[in-house]
Amino acid sequence: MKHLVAQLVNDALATLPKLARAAADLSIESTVERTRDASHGDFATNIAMRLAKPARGNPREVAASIVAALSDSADIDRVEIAGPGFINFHLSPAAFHAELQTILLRGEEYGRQAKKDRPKILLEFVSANPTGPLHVGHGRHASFGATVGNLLEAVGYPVHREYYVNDAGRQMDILGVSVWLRMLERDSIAVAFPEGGYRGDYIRDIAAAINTDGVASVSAESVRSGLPADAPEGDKEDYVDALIDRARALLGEAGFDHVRQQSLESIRDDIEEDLAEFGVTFDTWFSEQNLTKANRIDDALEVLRKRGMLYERDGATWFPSSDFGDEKDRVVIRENGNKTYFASDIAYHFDKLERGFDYLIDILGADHHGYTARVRAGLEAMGYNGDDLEVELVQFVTLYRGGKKMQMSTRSGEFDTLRQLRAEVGNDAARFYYVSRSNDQHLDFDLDVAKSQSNDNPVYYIQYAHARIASVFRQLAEKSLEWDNADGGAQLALLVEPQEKALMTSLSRYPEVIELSANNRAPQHLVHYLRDLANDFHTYYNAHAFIVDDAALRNARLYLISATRIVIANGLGILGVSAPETM
RNA sequence: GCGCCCGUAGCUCAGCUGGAUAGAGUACUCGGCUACGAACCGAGCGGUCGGGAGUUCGAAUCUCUCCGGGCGCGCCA
Repeated sequence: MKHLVAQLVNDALATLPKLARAAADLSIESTVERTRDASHGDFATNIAMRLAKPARGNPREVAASIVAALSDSADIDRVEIAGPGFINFHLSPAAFHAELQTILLRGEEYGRQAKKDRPKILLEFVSANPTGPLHVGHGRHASFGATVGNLLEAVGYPVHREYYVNDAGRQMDILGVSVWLRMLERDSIAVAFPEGGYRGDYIRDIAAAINTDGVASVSAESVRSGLPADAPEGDKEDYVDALIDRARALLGEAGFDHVRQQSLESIRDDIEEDLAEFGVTFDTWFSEQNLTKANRIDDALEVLRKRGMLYERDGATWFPSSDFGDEKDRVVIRENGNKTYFASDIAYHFDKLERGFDYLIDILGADHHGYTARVRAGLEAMGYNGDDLEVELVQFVTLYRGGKKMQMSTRSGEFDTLRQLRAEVGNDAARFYYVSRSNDQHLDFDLDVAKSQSNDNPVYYIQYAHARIASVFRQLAEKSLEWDNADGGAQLALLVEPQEKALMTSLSRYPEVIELSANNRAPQHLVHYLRDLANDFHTYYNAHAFIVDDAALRNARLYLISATRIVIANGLGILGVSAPETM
């Protein structure tokens, strides 16, 4: 509907060479916006004020010349110049009726744009370390990422969702050793559990379920002898490392790997199931281990080396990221020969582009903000465009229970899981609440409030509107009446009440809201829109009966609320929230 | 010290590329079911948009500066 107005303005400008020149590098569509106040019409453009200076005119005169050049349209009732030079457009009822018909015609597809071939987007999100169950912070990443993916698809982009499984490195050894110690504990071999180990109860569950074939039995003495002290007397990292060495020595590399991989798979499966139950799925689970096995890190480093982008210093290999805007250079291969996490990161992003994706979006925790510049530097040094990587940071979630802030540390085992949260507040409320705030805003999640006031949650308000509409149609059937859809579509001129006009206006905004939310990676716009739309519907519901004796009016009103049902269902679908028929 | 994010009503937050009298929810005060679902609707109360300066027709929005809060600055992952 918006570009209907933009098109008219564009056509008018085409007949005014002087203004057209001044507007050459201006997107007309971007000057057209919905009015906040109905007395200003339906749409307004500030183009006259923006052209006044380059065209050396005064805004109101520029506006007058544009208005004079506008061609007549059945969609426009009235155009006026207001304030400092706004051009206000009052659309005709017919324009809104046509939009309603489009909604009914397109149904689930309403608000979705035609599929584009490019750019192919790789959307990476959650990517929590597979060392424990997801906690409430990950829930925000999951909801935000899934919704952004849905939005991007709705505006036509091909989207590939990926979870990067950080299943390599020392943290996997710590996981393996934590499980091993719990296994020994079951065999009554008590070893002081490391401060630096994973302490959660889930480790015991994994230990209890593990397949012990090929895992050597060991004596208590052989495990305990000669271990250094753990913190606080000793160093907790030294103690964990000693335990890892001991596990390797006693179980053999294959035996330890057996424990480690089973632990990893158990946790990874749990995460996948948890997310699937939350309505969040991925196209690929990309394993860091495979990155190493396929020599992708070496491949990436080789590209850098060939381009002269590596140098040696202090026995380590460095990447001059400061040449690309990073604050300092970064090590990629340590003095001990091990590759750094940064090396695998640039290799991973290199691999994404090599797989044929045009545009990469990473959704990361706020603590990763320093990381963007380095990875971009890596991509540029390899000859790619750093701007093809977009990083969206999600601020932290602070969980409150009983008015107290909860600590969320995986290693300490004191955390609240996404599973617990979902069980307490429900998937719909959780999905909705997580994206109702801007991602760069800290989120306070008070579990007690979410539980006790769940009926006051806006998500129910919106779902209720949907269920109410479904209920109206059930009532219609009970009264042995039928909705004549075609007649309703032909009788839309009967919808003259202010609540009907307001509802039609809100409905027609939907495609614009989807586009805005997608372009800004801002699901909260959709959330607020749906809340407003539901309010328009509830107001209408309270003001007028739909099932009236006058068949023509009844058909028209049912047509309008059918359109409302479609838009609410489509919007909730993008948020990953159900649209119930009854509540 | 440097960098990123944030500061809007008592509380939790919207405010789209700068636009017209700054908006919701919640709390509080009133009013509305013999009506298709009251998990609802309507009205009221409530704001120096953290402070200051600048840019311009016009600033919550952009720039600078100060104050306050969060996070990050490893040959950790």
